[in-house]
Amino acid sequence: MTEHTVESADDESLAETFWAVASRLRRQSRDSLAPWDVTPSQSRALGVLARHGEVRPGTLAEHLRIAPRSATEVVDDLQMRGLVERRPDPADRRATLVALTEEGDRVSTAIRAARRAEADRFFGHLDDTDRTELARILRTLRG
Amino acid sequence: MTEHTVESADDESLAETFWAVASRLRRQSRDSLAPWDVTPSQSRALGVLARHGEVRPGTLAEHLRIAPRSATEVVDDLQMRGLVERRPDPADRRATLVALTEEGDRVSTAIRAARRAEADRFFGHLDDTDRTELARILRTLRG
DNA sequence: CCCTCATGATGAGGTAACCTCAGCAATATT
DNA sequence: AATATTGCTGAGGTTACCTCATCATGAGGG
Repeated sequence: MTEHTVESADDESLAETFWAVASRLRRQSRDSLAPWDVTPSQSRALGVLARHGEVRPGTLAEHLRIAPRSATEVVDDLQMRGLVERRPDPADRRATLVALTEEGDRVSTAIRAARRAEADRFFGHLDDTDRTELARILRTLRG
Repeated sequence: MTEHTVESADDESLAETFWAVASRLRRQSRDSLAPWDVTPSQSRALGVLARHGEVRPGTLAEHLRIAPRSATEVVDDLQMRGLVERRPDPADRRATLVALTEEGDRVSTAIRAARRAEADRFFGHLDDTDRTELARILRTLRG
């Protein structure tokens, strides 16, 4: 009946634990991006461009699941850092194509490697069985 | 040697899946708070106040793991909504104590229930074994 | 061919949730 | 008493989003 939960029992369930893990992972992610002075959202965009080649801002937005207007912004930032360039879409004069520059390609490759290393470090605390289990369970939840 | 990964393999590993789940959970969380017109960060603060009773802004900040200045802000918002009140700390005239109002208490209780229901709905897709496994694995990762 | 409607990108302006740095008051230390 | 520390808040900044309005272009109908 003790109503007040004690400090260490801030654990209000799965959700709480989940968020605790998320914040640890986010922090580590951020740190591992630091060397390139690239924000997480920029790094996500770089990832899409590396995977899909040149795309229109709108398509980029879809992949990132953000509003088209927001993609414009990310592209602006990446362009200012010289990591992507815009060029007209020959197939539609309204549209623009966004592509990695050489520098952007180098950086995105480096980041990809760093992210992988970081994930290995993070999930490396688990043995193989647990990692597989976790992956399976998360996929069920992903919907 | 095929360098380009295909669409469905956007799955870059555990980390990606984890974030996909996180964003789903976050969205659902947000929706479940909508009826009270309270933001997630406000709801977290209400939670701390419900669990710990009146606390100073600084203490609140510690519990929320944010900068003290940011706690001031959350308290401002909650106060404007009439959910908390500030009163002088009798033990230290520099300090302020933040406490739930009656309304704040009602709302925080209601939110707690809604959050629980929402979590049940979310993690309810798993059977008992998986839920236990997930909890255990997440605790190892929490650090 | 022109007219309307849809689409692609962007300007303007807004929000949430943080942050740091400065400054003021009150307490604690020496 | 002088100094350092602590507690809070003003001012101003950042990230990562959002919506709404605007403008050019493209596509389909009559």
